[in-house]
Amino acid sequence: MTVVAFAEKNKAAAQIASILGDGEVDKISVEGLPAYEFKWKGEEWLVMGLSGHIMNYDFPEKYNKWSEVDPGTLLGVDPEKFVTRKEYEAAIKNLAKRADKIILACDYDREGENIGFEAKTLAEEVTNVPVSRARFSALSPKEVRKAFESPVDPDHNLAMAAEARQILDLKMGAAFTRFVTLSVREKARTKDVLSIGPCQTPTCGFVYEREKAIRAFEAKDFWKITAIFAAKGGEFEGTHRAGNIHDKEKAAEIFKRLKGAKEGLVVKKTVKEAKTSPPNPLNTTEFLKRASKFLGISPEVALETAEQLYLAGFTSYPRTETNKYADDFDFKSLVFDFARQKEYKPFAESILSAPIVPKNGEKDAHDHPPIHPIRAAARGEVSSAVNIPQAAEVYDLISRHFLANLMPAAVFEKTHLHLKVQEEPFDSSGTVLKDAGWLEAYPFENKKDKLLPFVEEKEKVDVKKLSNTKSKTSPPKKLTEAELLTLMDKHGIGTKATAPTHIETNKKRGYFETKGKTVSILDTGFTLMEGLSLSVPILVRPDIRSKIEALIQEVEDGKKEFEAALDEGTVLIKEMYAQLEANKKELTSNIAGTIKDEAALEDKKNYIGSCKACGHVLRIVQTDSGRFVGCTGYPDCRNSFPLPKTGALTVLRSKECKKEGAAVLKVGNKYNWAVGIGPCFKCELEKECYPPETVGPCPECDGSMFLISFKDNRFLGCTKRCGYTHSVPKTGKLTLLDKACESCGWKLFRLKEEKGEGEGNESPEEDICINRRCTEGIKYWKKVGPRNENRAQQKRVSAEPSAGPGEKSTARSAERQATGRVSKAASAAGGRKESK
DNA sequence: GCAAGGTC
Repeated sequence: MTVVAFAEKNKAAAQIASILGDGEVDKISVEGLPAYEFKWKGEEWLVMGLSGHIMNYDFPEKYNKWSEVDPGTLLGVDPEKFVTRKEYEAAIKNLAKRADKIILACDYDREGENIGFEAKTLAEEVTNVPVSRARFSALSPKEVRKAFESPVDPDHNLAMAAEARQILDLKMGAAFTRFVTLSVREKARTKDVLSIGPCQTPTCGFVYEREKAIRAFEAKDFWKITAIFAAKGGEFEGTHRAGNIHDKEKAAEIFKRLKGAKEGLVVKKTVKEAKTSPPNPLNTTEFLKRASKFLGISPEVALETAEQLYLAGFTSYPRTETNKYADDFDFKSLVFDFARQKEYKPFAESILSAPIVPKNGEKDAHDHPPIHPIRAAARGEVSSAVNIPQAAEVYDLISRHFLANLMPAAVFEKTHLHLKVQEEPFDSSGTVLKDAGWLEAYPFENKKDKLLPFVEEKEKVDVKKLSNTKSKTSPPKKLTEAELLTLMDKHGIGTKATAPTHIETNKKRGYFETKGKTVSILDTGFTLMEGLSLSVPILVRPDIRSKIEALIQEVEDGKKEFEAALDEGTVLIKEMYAQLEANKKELTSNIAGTIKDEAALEDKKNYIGSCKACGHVLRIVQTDSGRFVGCTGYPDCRNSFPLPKTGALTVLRSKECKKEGAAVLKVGNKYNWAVGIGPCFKCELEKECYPPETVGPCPECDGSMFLISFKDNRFLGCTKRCGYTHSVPKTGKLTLLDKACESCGWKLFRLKEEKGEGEGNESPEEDICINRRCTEGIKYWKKVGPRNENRAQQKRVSAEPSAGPGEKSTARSAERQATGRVSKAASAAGGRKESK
């Protein structure tokens, strides 16, 4: 007698074999795939693992050309099922031919049943031996032996429910995705696919709804009156009982009544005990949330880690909705096991010292038990068995959560003080942990004490400080990945196993992104969701999934025929498709606009900013007839601005036009041009947009010195135009540094000499003070000598090394000559730093 | 090139 069993995956097959074969297992190869041979109860056993689904649906070949098939026709076509993993088909048939009995031993859920049926279908092509089903929800020896000792009939309805889902999901996803993608491509050039699906779309919908709430939020002012009191035992804070006061006058009135208060009275003191129960047992969503919140592990990694811990026999099956332990769950022997493990010993012993009462949730989906440890293990043992860095941490979380479920509630002592200050009521409260209970085993929850000094009833306390603080109500916060998972779970979006994948799909499509633990919508996602919620609102909401799920559930429960469910589902999808078609224009124009905007934003060289008229993107447009600034909203938006005809254009991102708030372009090396206004030197606000970089205070008046450069001459001038000027090194590149001279406070210059002949390895760069009225500056000028100075000033300088009356009078004319041009051309003259 | 669901 030979029994052949198919498990969902190789690791599960190996585990089953090692349990049933009691260690005496031969690993063999069937068509190149691993299988396990052993003897159990006098029979020959062969167990092979599949690789999840080995079959899939797709449309017949001729429907695969997007451009030739109207997407709507897909809804009337029956997809075909075909084998995706040929090697498994060969192995299944090979084993089936040797079998006297076949047992399906995939995971015990809807998809597992379906995967088993894939094997069953292929096996039945070569044999007609009986096929039965082994059901186990943990790869523990007890569960597995029980399941194989009493196999049941395969559940046809359960498998067909999954089949219906596959077909409906494909029809809808393919038709909608092609329709939206092709429609948008009529208006904007893009290679990207805009996908739609019954799970990914509502997932994005949650992020969209939150974003809408954030955008619609209007902050309101509120006031809060607080006091700092001082008692014998120390200081503490109290809040006026009115709490957040939204009326400014009212807050001011109360605050007025408190004016001059020096003393408060403790009218009443109450001390209460409060209990916090342990959290519910872990189902998948709760586990993923806690892994993210406590361990900072992403949903995908957390699920994969739990999967590996399950396969290695450390923890139970990780995909479950149930958060209630079974009535006959054997807590005692498991806790005994933990009592032998050093890290968990104290908690386990305290649990064993009294009758065990588990904390239970209310969900029993009859799928798998809550995620719990199968056996106690040390961290080192876990990390060497499971090759994922976070494995030990995740095991520890699961184990501690399990132990916490069996421990008593935590007890807090809450103290509340009711105070009066000039008849105005204040409250103050504190919390102290009296009995840690389950928190002892659960260090992830950080319940900090809020201490109050010891204060007695009727005690008088000093008022140290009173404040009336204005605050603003804060907008809703962005969703966290954990919250998103909660929403998905609550609305039945995806399975426990795929929820993380749907989040990833949306990221891949550019619909939203995650920064740290928070999720933010992107423009494409926002406009797509907006378009969909106007045309097919049901798609953006979780309703779409629940409608299909309800149909499938009826198939699973045997209340509806498979074909009937398919027909009904297809009608539903056709209705939505009609709505999509009817709203094609509204749906696609905004998305197309966003795609064009994104392309324009990417084009850093030409991107200018956003259009005040329509909100789309302004960018430089080059045509055969010239160039201008135009809007990506064209032709709906005709906003445009002229540009100078010649000269290379550079967008100055660090400069903002103070007049119109528009972008500023640099034209060649000559001048600047504010978009929408024209050349900056014609604008009276030029000085404000381009404040001169000052070197230091003017020694003659209360102005500041700044660098004025011309093509063949440069010097420092005074912002107040008092006439004082100062020479600078004649040659070399001068850069004003943010570093001040320690002696006089003027900013230092970095002087980079152009490479002179035969200067060898001498450093060409130095930081210098050039102030002639400063000891440092004097040193510099002495060193370089008069020859290095500007020609125009050389005469004066040689006669008068430090500044004097002579310099002043001559300088005035130079400055007068300069200022006329400086205001118009200084920026062009290279005297100021421009950032690119 | 489309979905969601398994798993590697």
